[in-house]
Amino acid sequence: MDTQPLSAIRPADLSEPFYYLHNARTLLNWVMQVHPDLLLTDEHQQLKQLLSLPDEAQALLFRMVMRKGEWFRSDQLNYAEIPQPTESLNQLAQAGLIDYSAHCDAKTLSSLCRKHELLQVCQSLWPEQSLDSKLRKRDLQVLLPAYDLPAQPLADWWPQAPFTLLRLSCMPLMDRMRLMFFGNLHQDWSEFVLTELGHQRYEPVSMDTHNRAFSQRSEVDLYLQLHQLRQKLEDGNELEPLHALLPAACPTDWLENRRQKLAFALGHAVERSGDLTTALALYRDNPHREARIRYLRLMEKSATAEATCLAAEEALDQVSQPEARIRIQRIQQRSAKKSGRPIKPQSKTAIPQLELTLEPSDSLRVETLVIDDLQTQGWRAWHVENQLFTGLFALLFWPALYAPVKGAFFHPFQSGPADLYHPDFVLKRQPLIDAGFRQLADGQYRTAILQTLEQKRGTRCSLIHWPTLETTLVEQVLACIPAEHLSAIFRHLLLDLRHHRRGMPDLICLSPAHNSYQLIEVKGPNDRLQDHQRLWMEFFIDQGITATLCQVRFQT
DNA sequence: AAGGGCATTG
DNA sequence: TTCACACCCTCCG
DNA sequence: GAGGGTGTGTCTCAATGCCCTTGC
Ligand SMILES: [Mn+2]
Ligand SMILES: [Mn+2]
Repeated sequence: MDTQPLSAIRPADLSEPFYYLHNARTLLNWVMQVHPDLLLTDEHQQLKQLLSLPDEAQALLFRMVMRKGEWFRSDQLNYAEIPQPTESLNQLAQAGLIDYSAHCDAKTLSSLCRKHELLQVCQSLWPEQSLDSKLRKRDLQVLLPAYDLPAQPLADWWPQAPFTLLRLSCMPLMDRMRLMFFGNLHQDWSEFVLTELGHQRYEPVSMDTHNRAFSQRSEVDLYLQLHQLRQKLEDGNELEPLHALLPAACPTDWLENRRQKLAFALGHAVERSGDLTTALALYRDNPHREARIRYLRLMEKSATAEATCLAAEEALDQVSQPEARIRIQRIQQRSAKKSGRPIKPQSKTAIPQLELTLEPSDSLRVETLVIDDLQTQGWRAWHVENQLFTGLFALLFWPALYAPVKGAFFHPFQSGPADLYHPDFVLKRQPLIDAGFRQLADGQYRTAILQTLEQKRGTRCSLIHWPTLETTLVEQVLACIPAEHLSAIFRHLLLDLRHHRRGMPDLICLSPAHNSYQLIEVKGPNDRLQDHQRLWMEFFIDQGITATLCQVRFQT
């Protein structure tokens, strides 16, 4: 068994035939060392047993774990480094890690068999029926489950089958280990090899054993439960039983957030199915932004205007996000008007508009057409949307983003700190954040940004889309945009990274010759400014930054 | 026979 | 296997 | 104008090979 020090989670050398096994064991060992108290005795036992099997058997197991699904055919397990797969399988079965005699349902079987095999299965099940071999496999895959036969061993489906089937019974444990390692279920075992191959790069951050994604087993359980629930929701299961499966409040903020998000999604589905009462129940007391708004919208439709108006007022007392406030205020406006006591609408900041009439194009996006048009007027325009300012922000504050803050990093494949969107993100890195703004003040920010750009290009970062950040773009931007503007923009970003990283204008237009720039949001004939886009435009105008809304009409 | 879709691989 | 954005529809005053 | 739903592109690695479909 590998007993590497904790600091050495390193992908295995690819010249090693068992490289993937080494990677898998690195993951398992890390979890066993960092989370021993979150594993049941039974699970410890299972892992110990697995790790005491011969390498070939372990390797075969992980070959399957890393492949799709949990069902496998014995004839599709041929690997050069595993010369006796049958023997390995027997050892795995002995250890209870795989199930040889599991009952297989029609759907599973039909996806495991090839078309000509599927025909044979049907023939052997219903010898009297003659099936046209011109049927498409898709049709057979519908046909077989339609008979509603119970799950049964392969031998009962197809006695003459030229292979056997097996199911990984350790999959729940493997998923749990993966979850405890990554802190999520969307990253998988391939992270290791992709990193070793150089297809992806992560910023190294020093970690100690205190850094772990979960502190209690119940948290892991809750994550898994929420994940399964979301899965069922997406699969279109009956909504009623799902509602009953929603766990009560979660012990940690991030899990509670996930729970509320799911409650909202569930509520939304229920609402669309027509059950407004359940929807209201799921939205009520849900601090999730969309939930609050849906709640008020439902009130607006079903309750009195007075009650809605009051509820909206109440919500406004609790909500500070500008975007949410705007939408709540609209509801308040409408209800107030409806109840006969209209509120004077807030005066909106006027946004400079530019009307352009262009030739329509079926291959080019409207933004590109505007860029071309601006070029004839001496502007060099780039379609950057959110990526420019969030990118510059990340480049300047790179040391803060990847500071080894407690709890922010717990495995080597993170594209950003776990608390990136938490309200106290800044507080936990105050000195480094201050340092970034100091560089903006003393002029060092340009070299800092350009250096990080070259040094880190390609390194995964939650705030950076590298292809957008061409060096010439960044150089010109740094030449044209004054530091005070960048400073104001970055401070605004930091107010609410999650929400403020959205809604920035489509184009930045640079005129290096005149050291000037402007921002342009392009709107085609069928598009309008969204709330968060308007908020950014207002912000820029407040700051004295030129921002224009460009309305495009098409020549007929 | 050709090409799309996909799973697998390092 | 998301997320941000654009596009398209309906309804309303 | 506003709310709502849906579609689209995406930096979710690139190369390979199997299976299936379609067309000749
Ligand atoms: Mn845009
Ligand atoms: Mn636009």
